[in-house]
Amino acid sequence: MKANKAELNKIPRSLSKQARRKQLIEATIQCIADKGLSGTTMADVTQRAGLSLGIVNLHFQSKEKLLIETLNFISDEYTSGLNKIFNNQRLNTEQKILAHINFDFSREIIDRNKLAVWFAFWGETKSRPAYFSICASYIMEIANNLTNLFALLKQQGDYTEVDPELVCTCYTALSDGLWLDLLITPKGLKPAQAQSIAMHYLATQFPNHFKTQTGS
Amino acid sequence: MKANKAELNKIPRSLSKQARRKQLIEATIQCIADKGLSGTTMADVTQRAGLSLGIVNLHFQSKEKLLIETLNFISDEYTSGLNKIFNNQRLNTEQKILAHINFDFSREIIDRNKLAVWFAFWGETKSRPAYFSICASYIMEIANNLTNLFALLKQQGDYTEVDPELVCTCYTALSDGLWLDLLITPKGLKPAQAQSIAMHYLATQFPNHFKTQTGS
DNA sequence: CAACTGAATGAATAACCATTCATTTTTTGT
DNA sequence: ACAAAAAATGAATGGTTATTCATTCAGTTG
Repeated sequence: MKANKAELNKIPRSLSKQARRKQLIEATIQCIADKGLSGTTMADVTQRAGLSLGIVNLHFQSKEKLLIETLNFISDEYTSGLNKIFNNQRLNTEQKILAHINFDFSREIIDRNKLAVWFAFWGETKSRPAYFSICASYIMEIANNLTNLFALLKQQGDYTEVDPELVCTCYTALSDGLWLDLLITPKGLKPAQAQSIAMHYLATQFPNHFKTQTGS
Repeated sequence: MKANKAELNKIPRSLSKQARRKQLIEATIQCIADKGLSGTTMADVTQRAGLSLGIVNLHFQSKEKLLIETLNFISDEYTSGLNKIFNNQRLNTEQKILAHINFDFSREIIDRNKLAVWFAFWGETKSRPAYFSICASYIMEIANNLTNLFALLKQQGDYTEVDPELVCTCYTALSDGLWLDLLITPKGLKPAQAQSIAMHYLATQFPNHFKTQTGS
């Protein structure tokens, strides 16, 4: 017990370090949502976190690294949620696709603060290779998994006309576009409506498995 | 002839002012595409335009106003292109919808520099009311026109199951999402592919009018 | 051509902001 | 309880950048 106390004691320290980093990343998300990527300063972030000005450089070395970790944070959150679904042995193909859509429009994902962060980074992707490579890798991973699911459903449901890759690209684009609607909402689109629009598309491809809800 | 010379001479001066403004806006588009919204400085913009540092404040008063005029410029270009189609008496409903899609994925619109500008502003929309109100107004205008076209085609083609408003929202979101793909392209999506994906969706709604291309 | 007008210039200014680091506070180990 | 280590602080620094404005330049008029 005493022998490895030094080791054990390192755990709370490193946990606390992780917690501090997360706290700062969450403050960054709030700031980006409130003031935009170009408008968030170190002073904003640290004030919002209730900490002192120097703390970001202590934990992240630089503002740029904080921003990169913020992008990593939201994309990890998203991909790990989806991977849990893909790897869930208890769900069949149809259920996995349904769970995927539910997740895409779940409260934790389409929180407007986080949507603002997604679009803030996407808007800078062309000019920042570091942002691009993070985006490229999660996009590829998700597309592969989702295409596989559509291919399986095609096989299982005898949908000879369906092109799984096309459906994957189309669904993904649709989902991204609906996220934009949810962020900007001049028409006041609601999450549940967005989700039913995504379902409406899948129903056109797999009519025996998915049904568009009746009524508006 | 001599009487209105003073008036006539004012035209080239004011034209030249317009031209200078356009020149600066175009330089701004390039800069945003190259360095991002947060990375573009007055020095960048004026250098790119081949003019002197003070020129932006002379013509636009401030950087913020230059950015707003840049957003106005690309959204005017987009909406005026679409309005030409909507108001073209020689096209029937089906042809107008086709022309709309062609326009959405035409060279002048899906130029990657301009896509970068769209997404740069969308990313800041939540925190900047000035950007938001510009986006909201063109979104509403286009949605109204497009919904009307879909409603007409529903009527003319006896598509009893089609919900024009839903199809409009879905098509618009899909188109925005495909723009994102074209901007980020880890998979190297090509404009023609993006367009045929948009067609593929419309074919599900109006199968007698639009056909998905065969082959990959 | 000389006087006038307005556009354009860019050095100087002033504001802003990321980063540093000497100092203080808190935690840990004995 | 005490020393040593780690974490946190925030005033000071230095680099960057929007904006200003006295001056230059180009075009027009009488």
